[in-house]
Order: sequence, then structure tokens, then C-alpha cells
Amino acid sequence: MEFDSSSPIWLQLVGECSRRIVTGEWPAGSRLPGVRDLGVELGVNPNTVQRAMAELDRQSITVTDRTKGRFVTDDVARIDELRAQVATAHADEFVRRALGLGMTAERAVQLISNRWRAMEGESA
Amino acid sequence: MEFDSSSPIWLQLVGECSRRIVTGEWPAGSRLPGVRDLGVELGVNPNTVQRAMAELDRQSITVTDRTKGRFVTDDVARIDELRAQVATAHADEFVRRALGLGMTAERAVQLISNRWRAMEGESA
Amino acid sequence: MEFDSSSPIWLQLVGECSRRIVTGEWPAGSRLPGVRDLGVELGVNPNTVQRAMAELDRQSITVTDRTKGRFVTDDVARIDELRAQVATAHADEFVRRALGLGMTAERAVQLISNRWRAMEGESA
Amino acid sequence: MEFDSSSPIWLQLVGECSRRIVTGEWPAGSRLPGVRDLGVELGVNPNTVQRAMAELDRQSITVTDRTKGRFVTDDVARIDELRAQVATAHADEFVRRALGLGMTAERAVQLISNRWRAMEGESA
DNA sequence: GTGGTCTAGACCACC
DNA sequence: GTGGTCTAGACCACC
Repeated sequence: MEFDSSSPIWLQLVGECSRRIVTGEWPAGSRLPGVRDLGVELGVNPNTVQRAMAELDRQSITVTDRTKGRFVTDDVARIDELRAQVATAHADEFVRRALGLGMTAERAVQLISNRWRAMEGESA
Repeated sequence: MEFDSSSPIWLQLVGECSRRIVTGEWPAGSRLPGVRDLGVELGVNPNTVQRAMAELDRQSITVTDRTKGRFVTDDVARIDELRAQVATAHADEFVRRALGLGMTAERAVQLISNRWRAMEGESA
Repeated sequence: MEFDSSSPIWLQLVGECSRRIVTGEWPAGSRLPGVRDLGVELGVNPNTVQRAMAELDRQSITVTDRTKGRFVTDDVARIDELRAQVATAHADEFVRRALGLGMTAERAVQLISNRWRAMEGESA
Repeated sequence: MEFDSSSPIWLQLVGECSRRIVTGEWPAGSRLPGVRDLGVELGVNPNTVQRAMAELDRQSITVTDRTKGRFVTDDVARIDELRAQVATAHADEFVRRALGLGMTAERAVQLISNRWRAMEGESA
């Protein structure tokens, strides 16, 4: 994974883990890798991973059992909520760029529709 | 500017310059900074800038006068075309992510519509 | 190989490689020498060879496998197209010279016919 | 002017001067530049120029008056003959290349015809 | 091993 | 001054 200098690495890690959870890469209720393993995989210090994990716990996205490890929440409503947040963030990024290009809302919606059909066709 | 290792720096420079042109930051017909100045601004070697500029020239996005410098094309139709390409790339990125989140086309379009109203309100 | 200063070496290399391909010296689908070997053979820097090779790739005259090397396209239609381009360039050079000598089209065509018979006889 | 190492420079100079004479750049009967001036213009030693001039004299393409200088022959028949030699050399080069590309005589003649019309149109 | 990228620095043409 | 080219050499990914 690539990090940029626009925000703290631990915050970027929160985003990356959220992405894995809402895409189902890390399913509800599944066990997360340990902080040391994650640190090695992502090339960051375990302490930095720990700080990101603490934030996920705080947001009830993950829960920690001191003896068994850390797990994705099994509260699917919480995951749905997180997925909505992630989706909104993606939408906001697109809208911000489209506004920068001087597009109208109608044109933006039309473009998304067209590209959706095109990309759905590709993968089908 | 931040570069990642997913693609060559010169290609990322092509993208960055295209962005500046289609957003009007570098207007049609305006003079670009010299390759040496751009190199300093972006923290890369002038030769790498040169390689990106050669690609812009090749795509008729810019034109070069060996002695006066390099200029954004004054062919606004070409810039419109480029803007459409950039918009499509942004749309594709959103669609790809939305598909990864398991969204439907209807939901995606609705989300863009909602966020457009929200962000338009912000900037207004 | 001899280079002149009328055009960049990398462009002259594109021409030389095209010539080898359309004459069958480098057959369709065959592997090209590596950029380092070609550099030694032609007496130029491997980077300059690389620049020429990139242009051949861009024009789909060659295709590159990062680990196996670079190959002449096996698309014979593409090679036929290139051969036609090279032939036109040769014809243009002759016509330009003939015009400079004040020849008429009829005389030029007659001369080519006569010389063709003469040279065909030589090689036969 | 560019020289290559395939033949002696004085011989290449003979060719260059012949070219200037048959194209009318140096008209029949006109005075040639001195060997020192030509040496400077072409970047070669005056002795080398002298050797080329001697060959032109020998072929009766030029005539030398010890006191007035060297002149293009005013024998237009000799210039016509030279022009025919130059034209044949150009034709031979084209034919040799066309044979290398595997063309037929018919195709070669047709190509010259087509390109003649195209280039005549351009300059018209 | 293969090709691809980047840097540093020299040199060139053109004005 | 401007951009364009070339070289030398390091380093990378991929296998």
C-alpha cells in the first residue's frame, strides 16, 4: 500500500482497513491479522498499526478480545453504516472533481450511468 | 506534488498537467513554465519533465516553439476532448469503487445526485 | 551504422529497425536483440536505443514482454502497412530529386522502368 | 553538408557539385566559388576541394582559366549528359530499395506515378 | 537475465 | 534565454 504525506499514516490505515471490511475482503465477525503481521504487510511500524486499530475499536468497527484477538464487528448494521460513509466519501471526491471540470449535475449523472453500463459490460 | 510508485513519474506528470489544463489553471494558449522551472517546482529531474512534455506535444495538448517555449493548445475543441477523457477517467474510478461496494446503478446515481446538491450548497 | 546530424539518432534508429523488419531481415514474430546489445552493435547509448524501441512499441511494430524481450509483431498486416509507408517514403525521395532535375512524370516513370529491367537483369 | 565514411570525401564533393550544376544552382557558364571559400562553406580542407575540382575538370564538367577562375562548362549537352547520369543514379537507388521490399515493376511504376501527382499538387 | 525509469550533466540548435 | 538530445550510470520490477 502507498501512503502520502497529506494525512497521518495511522489515519490512512483506518481508511484501508475500512475499505477491506466494507468490500467484504475482511468479512463481518472474521479475525483480523495481528498488528505485527499487518505492520510487516504494509511496511509500517506495529505501533502505528496499533493506533489505527484503536480507532477502529473506538468506532465499533472492530472489537477486541484480549485473549482471542481482534475481530470485525458482527453487527452488520454497523458495517452497512460504514459502507455508506465510504460510498459518500467516494461520491464526494467524484463530485468535487466534476465541479472542478465545470460539469452540470445532469451531465455528471448521465456520465456515471453510461460508464456504469460500460464497465458492467466489461466484467460480465 | 506527491508521486506514487504505481506508475512512472512522467505519466503522473502528464496527468497533473492535463488536470491543470482542463480545469483552466493553465488556460488555452497560455505559456507553460519551462522544463527546468517545472522540475524544480515538482521536485523531479528536468529530463523527466521533458519526457512528460513530449507526450503532451504528441497528443497535441501542447505545442512547442523551440525558442519561445511551450504553450497550451489554442484549439479549444482539443481541450474539450481532453476534459471529456479526464471526466470519464474520474467516473470510471467512482464506478469501480461503487461496484466494489456492491452498489446498484440506481443507488450510485442517487448518491451522486444527493452529494452534488450537498456540495454545491457548501460552495454557494 | 552511420548517423547524420539532420535528425535525432533515435529517429534514425526507428528507420533502420523498420527497414530491417520490412525487408524480412527481422522476420515477423522474431526476437530483437536486447537494448544493450543493439547499443553496442550500433555504437550508441542503450538509453537512445530504448527511446527508439519505445517508439516502435507505440506504433505496434514491436511488442515487449518485460522479461522475455522485444519481438517483431506477428501481425503481418501491420508489417505490410509499414512496408507501404517505407515504400512511399522512398518514392517521395526519388520524386523530389526528379522534380529538382526538372524531369517530367513520363520521363521519370520511363527511367524507373528501364533501370528496373537493367537491375533485375544484373541480379538474375 | 554531411559526409559519411562509405567513400572518400573528395568523391562526395564531386557528387555535391554535380548536384548543384544539374539542378541549376550553379548555372552553365557561371563562375564557381574559390577552393578556399568552398572549403570553409563545406567544412573541409581546401586541398580536398581541389582534388574534387580536378576531377570535375577532368570530366569536362568545369573548365579552369588560370587567371579568371573555374567555371561550369557552357556545353549544355555535357550538362544534360551529367543530369542523365545523376537521374539514373537516383533511379537505381529507388529500384534497389523497391527490390529489397519485394515490389514488382508494375507496383513501383504505379507508386511513382501516384506520389508524383501528390507531390506536384503539394508544391502547386 | 530482460526491459523500464530516473538522475546528473553535457552539449546542441535556434533566437 | 528556450527546448531537444545524448550519455553514463544507478536502480527497479519481473522471472
